Amino acid sequence: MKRNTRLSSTLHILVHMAEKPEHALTSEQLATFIHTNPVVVRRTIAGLRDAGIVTSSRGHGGGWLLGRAPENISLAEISAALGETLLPLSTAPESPGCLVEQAVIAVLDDFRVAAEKLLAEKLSRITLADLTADFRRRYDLIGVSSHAV
Amino acid sequence: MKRNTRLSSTLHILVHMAEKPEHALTSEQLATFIHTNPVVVRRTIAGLRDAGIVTSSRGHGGGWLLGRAPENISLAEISAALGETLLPLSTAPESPGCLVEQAVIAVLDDFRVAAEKLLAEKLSRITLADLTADFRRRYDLIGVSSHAV
DNA sequence: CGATATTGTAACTAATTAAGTTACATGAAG
DNA sequence: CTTCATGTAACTTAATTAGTTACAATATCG
Repeated sequence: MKRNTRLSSTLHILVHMAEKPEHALTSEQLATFIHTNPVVVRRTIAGLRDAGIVTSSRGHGGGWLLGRAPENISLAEISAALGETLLPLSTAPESPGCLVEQAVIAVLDDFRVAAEKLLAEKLSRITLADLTADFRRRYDLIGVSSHAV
Repeated sequence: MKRNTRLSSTLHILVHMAEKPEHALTSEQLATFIHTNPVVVRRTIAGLRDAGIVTSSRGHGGGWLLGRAPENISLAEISAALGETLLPLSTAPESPGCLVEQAVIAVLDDFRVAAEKLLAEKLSRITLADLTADFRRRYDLIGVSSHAV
């Protein structure tokens, strides 16, 4: 089954941005982090700009900046801004009038709605700041072990 | 975004099978319920046979039967037997050595594992019997309203 | 035994989607 | 006014899944 890499790629980009809060990063630079094309980056994070999670500016010296402090950016918002559900479970009718299908859809739809709420709650408790903290912990560890050798 | 219809289609098929516990239904018959091809049906529910949720027999009078009572078949088992995750969230490394990516993956992977467990728990509380009960409720309602008119 | 009905599965084709690419208009800075 | 950047449309490519065809294996019935 194909897995969705967009959330993971976007978080990767955002942590890099959080690590360089002073200057805008270009789509070109962001693209190299996730080994892709600048246009793909712009397209992917366009929704984040609309949600105020990042800002973009054109022209010389332009690029992308976080729209607010990493502490105030939750993974739930990021995921929502990407415009994709985490649970791509279809509950759309395909045999209108079939009571069996109606029963299946009713039960499955209840599950889907409740599950999406649960997932959003879990993600809302993780912020971009948690990710950068985790990164710095790893970074410092490498430094220490390098000194030790 | 493309949504996965396999769980919904499979449940549709299984409820029909639960409603006719006395005789085997052929792939051909099952295929008509979900407007597809018998081979697609066989391929889709092959995993359910391996999991003991259904049984199949060849030859004249052959076809598919539930492997046990609907009360003892949970949606968690069915979903697992389909061999697809409900949360197609990639946490696979794409930039080996990048500490930012490692931090992102660590956090996201924890989330994924915990979320999958939560979803499985929710699904394990719903059985095929719940679905057939819901179907019969709808069926009886239609009957009543028909008589009323 | 031979005819018929059914699953199991491999191999191929078609349809759909997401990713990647090209091209260029728009706008900002020096 | 040149350069650098985003915004976005349009197109191409790649990957995945669904659908189809074909046929071997197997079971039943007469």
